[in-house]
Amino acid sequence: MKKVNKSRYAILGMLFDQPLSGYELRKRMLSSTTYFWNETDASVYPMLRILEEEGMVTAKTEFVGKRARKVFTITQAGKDDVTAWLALPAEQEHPRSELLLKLFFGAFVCKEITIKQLEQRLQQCQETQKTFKTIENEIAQAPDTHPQKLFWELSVRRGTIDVEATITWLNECLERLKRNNEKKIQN
Amino acid sequence: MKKVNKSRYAILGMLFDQPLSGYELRKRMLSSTTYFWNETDASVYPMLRILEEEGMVTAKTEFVGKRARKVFTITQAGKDDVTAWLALPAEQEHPRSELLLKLFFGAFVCKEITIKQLEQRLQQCQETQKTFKTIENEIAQAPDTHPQKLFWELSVRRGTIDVEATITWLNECLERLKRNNEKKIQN
DNA sequence: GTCGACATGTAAATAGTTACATGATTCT
DNA sequence: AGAATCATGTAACTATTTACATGTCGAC
Repeated sequence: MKKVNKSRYAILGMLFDQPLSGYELRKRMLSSTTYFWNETDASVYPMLRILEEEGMVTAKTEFVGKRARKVFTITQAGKDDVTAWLALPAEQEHPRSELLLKLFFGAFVCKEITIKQLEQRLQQCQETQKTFKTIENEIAQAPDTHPQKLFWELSVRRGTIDVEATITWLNECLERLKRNNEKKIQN
Repeated sequence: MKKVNKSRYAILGMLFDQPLSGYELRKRMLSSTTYFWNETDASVYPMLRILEEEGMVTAKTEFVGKRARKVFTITQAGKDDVTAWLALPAEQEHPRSELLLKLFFGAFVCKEITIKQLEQRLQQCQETQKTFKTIENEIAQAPDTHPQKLFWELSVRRGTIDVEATITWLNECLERLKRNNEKKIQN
């Protein structure tokens, strides 16, 4: 079974309720969906061109002085395309986790190494937690009538819950590792 | 900055304490690390060959009747290679989540569609939860002296905690969506 | 005048997946 | 006899990332 290219839907979704340039689109993703979806320059610009050729978006070049920006507007065909995809059941993903793999092989190195890995991640998580709080506050400022507000809230909520669970787990790991006195496997 | 190929370390790690054939190696991954790490045939066999050429593993063909299996044993260089990698700080990952993206765009479709997505995921999570319980029981049977036992426990624990947090979040989402009566954005 | 943000793209490489291809052995 | 599992691999494709390349505009 062929995999569908999901970048197209991420882009069409961002354009659904407002026309954007490639640059703006990336900036928005960076400030809203980064934690669960991201595109790079090298994926956004070529995909916008493809979508234009397919008639999913229309392009219009605007000028601010000499600086040109190509603003993309979604078409009805484009809207139909995303909404059809939104109804398709989301694939269950098992993304690779480098940290888990390293922990899984923890018996092959001295435990200080693994402890350090976990402590570093703990710190990162605490940072992320702050970020999510900031984002939550920003969303709270949007008027309750904004049709997307609820969905933004639920999306960040996922991040908050996830990071909390991760912190719980990390602390449990650290406690058990520090308690444990086993030697590492000979190498 | 060039990204390192992590498949090699996953494979070297699996070979660390016992020689395995490519087939066995994949089977082990499938039954132990699937939820956070997986390799396919098309990545395992070529990588084993590369590792052999690099002197990280040695190969020996064994026969069971006419059926040949190539068993790979890790070398000292191979062990040094993995252990060095294990000490490198694990990259923070923001894996793409199709479900999150679909939820984020939830305002563009009628809410029944999003509710269905979440309910499907809830069911999958409940299945996964059972699987983790089974795995936990299996690990519990290993002798406490087994040097890897603690790390196996901590790894599944991550899965358990994660799936519980996800279920909490999904229920919260479903409750709020069902309560909410907003109309979707015109399309 | 130079730094950072605005703005758009291409080229090359790498990683990862799917489909293909083959054949042996064991179990029912 | 046929299915499932054992066993190893390649070819083709698709996706994704990194690095490159270029130029504008506003603020300090």
